[in-house]
Amino acid sequence: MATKLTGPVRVRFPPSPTGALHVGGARTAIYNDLLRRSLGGSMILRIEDTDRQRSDPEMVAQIQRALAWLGIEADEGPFLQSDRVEEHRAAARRLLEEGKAYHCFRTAEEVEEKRREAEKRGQTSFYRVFFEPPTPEEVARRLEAGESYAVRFRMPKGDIQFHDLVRGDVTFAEAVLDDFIILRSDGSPTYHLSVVCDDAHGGVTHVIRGEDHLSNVPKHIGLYRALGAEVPTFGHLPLIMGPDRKRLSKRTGAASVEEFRDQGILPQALYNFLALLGWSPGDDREVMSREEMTEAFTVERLVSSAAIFDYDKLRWMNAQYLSGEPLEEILSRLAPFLDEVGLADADAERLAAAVDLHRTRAYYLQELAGYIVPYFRERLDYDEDLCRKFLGQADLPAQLDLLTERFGAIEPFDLDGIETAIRGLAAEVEVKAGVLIHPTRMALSASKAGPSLFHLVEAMGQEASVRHLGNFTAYLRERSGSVEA
RNA sequence: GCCCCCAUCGUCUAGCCAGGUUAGGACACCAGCCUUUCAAGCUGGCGACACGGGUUCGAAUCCCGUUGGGGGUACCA
Repeated sequence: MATKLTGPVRVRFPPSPTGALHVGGARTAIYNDLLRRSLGGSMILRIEDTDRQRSDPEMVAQIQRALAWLGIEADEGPFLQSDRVEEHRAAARRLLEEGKAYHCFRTAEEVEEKRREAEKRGQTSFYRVFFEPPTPEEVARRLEAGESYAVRFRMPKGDIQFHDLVRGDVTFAEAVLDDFIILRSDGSPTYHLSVVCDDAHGGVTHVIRGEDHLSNVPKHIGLYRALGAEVPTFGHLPLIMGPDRKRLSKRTGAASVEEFRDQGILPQALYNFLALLGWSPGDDREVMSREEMTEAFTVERLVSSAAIFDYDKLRWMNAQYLSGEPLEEILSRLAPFLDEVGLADADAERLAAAVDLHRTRAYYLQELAGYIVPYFRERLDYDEDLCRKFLGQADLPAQLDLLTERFGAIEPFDLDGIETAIRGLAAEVEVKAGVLIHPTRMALSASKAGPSLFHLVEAMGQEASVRHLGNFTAYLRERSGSVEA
């Protein structure tokens, strides 16, 4: 089905640099990205740093890194909202001159008090019901006296109605609309003025953002009109909830992109998962490449109800990518995790073989790195509880001696040779193959679970296999001796 | 309080706009198959239209209400 929207579009992603990139923000960026890619057009990255106290310049780089990691590149920016405050002030001045805004000499405390009173009486508080705008004479007089003032926007008469891309028609009755501050008494522009100015200035055609902005739309539309700018098309995405059904936050679990990255989630998996949290292609596809998602993306398939973040499904999605992506891709994503466990310069060939063997068994890169460790460690530590069963088999050390010997003699050291050695020895000493297979797995990986043993031995290589097997046999002799004594 | 938004399995969702389906898929869970172990994979199972009124031959689908959830209500963004 063809979308009703036509490109090219101009979208934007405006994070505030007050913290790491949140997955909710990331999802908003993803839908903007998908919209831009599917319809053609461009995306602007704008850093919303109007709130100087809470803004941290460090965060800008961090947010950019997180976006780049996800594979989202803006066509323009990052622009800093604070770079254009002079333009924002000029806009406020213009509105003042045109009578579309007025000087407000009331203090915040005064207004607040009036509000509380009204609330106590069970009434809705409205600035413009309680206070009259000052007359020109009053303005002149108080300005003369050097009184400070804020600039308040005069909300135009009439209901505000608009068509939201994900919610359909939304109406705010005139009676519910109030005048609001656009320039603080310290001369700084408020968020509402700034976004509208910047979006208009940037020629933004589609504003896709979180539902927390839905009730700001009347203010923004009022401003666009007063400024003589074209009103963009809006789309408000439902928020992402945590398992507690409250807005997702770090309190209830990982909530920032970098946390997932550090846990070993692949960017492809997070992008795919987030895209599906509030959108579906309309058929049964779930694991989709960015190209497939771009191709299938339409705003009418955006879901309008809030979704709970499902960590389990993300984990599954990651496992899908872990086993499905090209090995080279996995290897390069795994590198930092190998670094962490001290395997920064492991032999590339053996590493690739080991990773390929374990990738279908891991949910996270971190976990995968853990599986690789035994391949490159000189000696392994064996857990006595896990080895209990083997410690009780008196014949085992002698059998493993024989196996170690045969492993050393296999030429070439390949799957066939390995299997023949194990099965052959088992037949000779008259035990089932499993009797040798399980302790050998323990010997090589210090774990009772893992890939098919023959493959494990092959990937481990002759030298390391013989070494681990020898060490393990010695361990068995030592422990069973001490247990008996 | 007031305003706006939302409501299908435990979770993500398809189906709704253009009423008629055994209400479909995925995650999770359970069972079986496969198997040298663990995963993966395959097969099957469990499991939902929030409630109440309408409209209609017929309602998950359309309308109204209730309940529940979310967001907003700033000289925060």
